[in-house]
Amino acid sequence: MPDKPDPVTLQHALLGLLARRPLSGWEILKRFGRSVVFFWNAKRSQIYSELRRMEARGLLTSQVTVQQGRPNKRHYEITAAGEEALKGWLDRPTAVAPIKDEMLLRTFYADLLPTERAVLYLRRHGGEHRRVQEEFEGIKAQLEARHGSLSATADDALASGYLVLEQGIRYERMYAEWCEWAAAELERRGSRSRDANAAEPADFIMTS
Amino acid sequence: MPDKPDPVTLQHALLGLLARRPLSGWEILKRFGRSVVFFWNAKRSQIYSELRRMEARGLLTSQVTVQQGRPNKRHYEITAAGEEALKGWLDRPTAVAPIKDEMLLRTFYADLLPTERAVLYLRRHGGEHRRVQEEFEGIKAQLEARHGSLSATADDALASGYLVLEQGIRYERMYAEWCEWAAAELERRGSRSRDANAAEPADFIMTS
DNA sequence: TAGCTCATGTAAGCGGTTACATGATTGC
DNA sequence: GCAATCATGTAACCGCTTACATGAGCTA
Repeated sequence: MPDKPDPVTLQHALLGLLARRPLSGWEILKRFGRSVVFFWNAKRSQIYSELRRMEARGLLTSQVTVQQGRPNKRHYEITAAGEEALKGWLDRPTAVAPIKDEMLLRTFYADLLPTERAVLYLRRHGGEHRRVQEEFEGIKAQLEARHGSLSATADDALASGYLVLEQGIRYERMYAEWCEWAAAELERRGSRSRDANAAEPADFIMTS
Repeated sequence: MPDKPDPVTLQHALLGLLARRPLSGWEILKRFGRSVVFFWNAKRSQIYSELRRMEARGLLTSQVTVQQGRPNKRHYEITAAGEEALKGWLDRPTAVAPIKDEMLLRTFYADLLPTERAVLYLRRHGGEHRRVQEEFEGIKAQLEARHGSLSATADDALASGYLVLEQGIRYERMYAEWCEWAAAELERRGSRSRDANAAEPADFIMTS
């Protein structure tokens, strides 16, 4: 039994939130949607059902508050088993994640599209990344104003958040810059005619 | 009928390969594994079954070559419908993809781990990205030696490949640098005691 | 003799998305 | 009057992963 590491799922994201304090499903949803979702995407329906599954596995316990005029509220708390699962997961190295990026796939086949179109889509996409970058920078500025900068704060959870936020900013900047660069490169090459008597095009194969 | 855009799947990656020339399943597998897989990850079993599904949908046709001493080979060719599907997909803007990154999730909860451990894992992860970056740079150098640089080549398919490869290099560099930066930041903060009488930690919430 | 290349498949299961379902309260 | 907030679920579907299955020929 070479104990297989549990696959990463939403589970650990939720355990992490509940490790800080007990929360209701609804509160989890709100916090998730304002922080975790930026680097670990998940939908409402999945979060609710994952919480139930985790309770069934003994990672969480829940109790219901009866309310009138609105649905009952379910409060979740992490168990000892849940904390152990979380720490066990945290305290292991992370493999580099395989990439799945639609924009790169499209760009790889950009030669099948008229140059102007490919350039248009690259610029548009770059613009979106630029906007996200600026949004993240705005959030960073707000957080710094309210809670102090990374080097100033004594709050370790806040500091972790800053680290991740910084990655977001760098990622979006890198992506926006690449889009602009690639669009310019394509433009510079121009709409060269698909030369019928050109040499057999080399297959783009990265490793021999 | 607000014609829903087909979800992006492996399909388009395969159509793109077959748009350049007819290939057998095995050849697709090889080429895929040496180019596309770096930005659109997929497994062998999925590729084989996706090819059959696409044939059933009329995007491809196939014919079998009988071989002795080894299994028969199946040759695929893109159909007119397949080419239309590919061009239709290519000629639409791409939405920014939601992110799902285990390393960021772990870093977000890094405060639940002793500082030295978090630093260790960040450095290790950064090293892996650095290695991938260097691998990509090596591939770029080889390609340039064999086929000419991006600005020198007349081969548009090769040029598209260079664009994507460049993104890979920038991505890996950005990631490696961020890991090193984050590790240094955590180290600089030091292993401060989890201060029991510290103020209630601020929830890290990015948007108000 | 061990491992790589060639060459294809099937089946179970799971993580995740989309859509369906309900409905009072509060604020503009 | 309209939208957002509060507050939970279920069900169908599907893309993808993992594991199972086979087997000859070639090279170190």
